[in-house]
Amino acid sequence: MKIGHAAQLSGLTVKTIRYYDEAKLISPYADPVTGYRDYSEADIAKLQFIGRARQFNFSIDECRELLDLYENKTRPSRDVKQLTQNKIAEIDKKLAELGKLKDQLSHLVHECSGDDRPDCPILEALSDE
Amino acid sequence: MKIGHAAQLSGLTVKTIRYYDEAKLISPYADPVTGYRDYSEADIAKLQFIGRARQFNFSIDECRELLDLYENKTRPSRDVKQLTQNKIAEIDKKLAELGKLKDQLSHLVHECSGDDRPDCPILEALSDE
DNA sequence: CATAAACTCTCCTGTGACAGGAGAGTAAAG
DNA sequence: CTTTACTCTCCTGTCACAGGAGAGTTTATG
Repeated sequence: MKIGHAAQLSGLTVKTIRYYDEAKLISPYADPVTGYRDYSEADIAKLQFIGRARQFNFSIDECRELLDLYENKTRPSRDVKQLTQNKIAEIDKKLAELGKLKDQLSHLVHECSGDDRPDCPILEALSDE
Repeated sequence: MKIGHAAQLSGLTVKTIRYYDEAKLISPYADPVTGYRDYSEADIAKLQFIGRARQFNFSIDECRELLDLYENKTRPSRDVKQLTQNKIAEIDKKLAELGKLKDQLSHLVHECSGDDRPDCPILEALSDE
């Protein structure tokens, strides 16, 4: 099937699918005359797989790894688990940083009158610290 | 003072400071002969100000706004507060998304044996859903 | 069956906030 | 005076695409 149909079925955009081709994640058969890409059912499944992995914050490189594991029926689940745990650790780090950031900003906002007067502890904090 | 010194005092890199010049955040006097940038004490203060604002996840455009407010002694603190509250709302959204993501991944990791066997609920989740 | 609409292709540019490096000129130290 | 350290601009790369130009292809309609 052609790329537009593949896009509908996978929930990705045509642009994104072409990008995945260029990135060598999923390179379908291309008609030698027209250059039109032709996606199989199996390709659609892989596109959906990648779409979900991307929603889970896996990078393109990590998707490539996952796809390898996905296609290799004998791989140990240990590898997939490791990849996922690394990702969770990354998320934890971001959560901690964002949380701290929010606390600091919230603290400042509470101290700022937010009216017509120019006195503002937020700018003071950015200046002094 | 020259850019290397400004970098040391502000805690930013030379590259970053040149970028801020190009982005018209802080454009110092430039020697017409050598082209060397010359930073004043006030410029250093502004660089530090921006450095902190960046740590607080303010974008370059928002830094520009904050810098305007910072230099305008008569601006109402309401404006600064609004800007900061918008940023907090953004952070909240990201926190929620990341938290949900983590929960889903953690759930999958717990169900994955992580051994030599190929059965893996993580890949199954990415395939089926 | 001719034309119009819809789809596809590649190639180029832009995004945000810089980092890295080339090549050339300038300043400070020995 | 030479070496070293700094500075400059300009170009490329990062990540994961989006947007658009211009050209070719397929499908639908009159």
